[in-house]
Amino acid sequence: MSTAFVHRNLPRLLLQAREAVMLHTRPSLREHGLSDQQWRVLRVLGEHGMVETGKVAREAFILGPSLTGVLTRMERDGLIRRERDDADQRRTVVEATAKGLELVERLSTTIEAHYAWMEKSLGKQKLAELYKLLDDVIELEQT
Amino acid sequence: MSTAFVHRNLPRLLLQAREAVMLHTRPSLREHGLSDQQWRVLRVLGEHGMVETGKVAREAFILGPSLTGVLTRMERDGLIRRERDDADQRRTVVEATAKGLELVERLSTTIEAHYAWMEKSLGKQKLAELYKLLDDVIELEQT
DNA sequence: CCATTTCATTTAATATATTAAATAATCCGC
DNA sequence: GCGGATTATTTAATATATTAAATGAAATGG
Repeated sequence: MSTAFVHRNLPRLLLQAREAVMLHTRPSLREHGLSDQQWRVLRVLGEHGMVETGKVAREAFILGPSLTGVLTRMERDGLIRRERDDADQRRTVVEATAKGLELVERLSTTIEAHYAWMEKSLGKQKLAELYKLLDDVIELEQT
Repeated sequence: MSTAFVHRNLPRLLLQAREAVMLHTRPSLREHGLSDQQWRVLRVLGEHGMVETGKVAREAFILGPSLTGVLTRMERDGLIRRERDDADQRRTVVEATAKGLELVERLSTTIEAHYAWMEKSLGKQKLAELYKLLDDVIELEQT
């Protein structure tokens, strides 16, 4: 007789793991007055320069209607600039301001340090396995 | 020369995996008019019967102030009952109504089926490894 | 006992999430 | 070119998240 497999509320476990990881980086974000979402947006802009909001939404994992507000507040706080795309007037494109880019620079260092710490304490091996398994789950469910 | 280890934005990956998993179960919740949070609360009540809200908050991974509103709406919708704890008037205790418990029953079946499907398509082995790695990450970060 | 501290929850203010509907610009076939 | 279909984003309404502060009830030390 094989022992029953005890499943573990996977969504909750994933949420909990995410919170655990952010436990270390979040204070740094808050110190600079950034929400989680604002940081995700800034990171995308740091990687891609000027981007259409659709792409920002996809890469930062934020739904359109939420992004509208996030960008409004980031513009208010001088972190980004927003304008209509001349080639396609339906689209809005955004880019980080100097102030925004500076934050990306500074915080990236902190984040990198945290990854280095995780690699060291958890082990590169395990971290790589985790990435792989998460990829598998994501791919599986989207079938 | 060892290849540089490419890290992968772990918080985002965890978020994405969570969304992927919920992609299948969420429609069932919505069919019955439940939000993710309401379902988490119901599940806790299904397991424990009458519980203090503090415990609900911890187990359902919802912050106190959010829970207040969630419970208010669940009470409005006839899913739960709420009252002060006689032994300690600071505490509030909640329990599911018959209607709430019925939903737990019905949806548990759906959720179970999804786990069975995941076990089968991903493999028990990998699923167990994933649980283990997530536990490791959670424990690690909370040091 | 009383004052102080601690604890459990709620209120308040702002930000974000979710879903549907509206708007507005492009595309596409005819 | 025109009209319907498609696409990108925003608005609207409600729900939830986040942080700080308030409330109100126990515990605790003197």
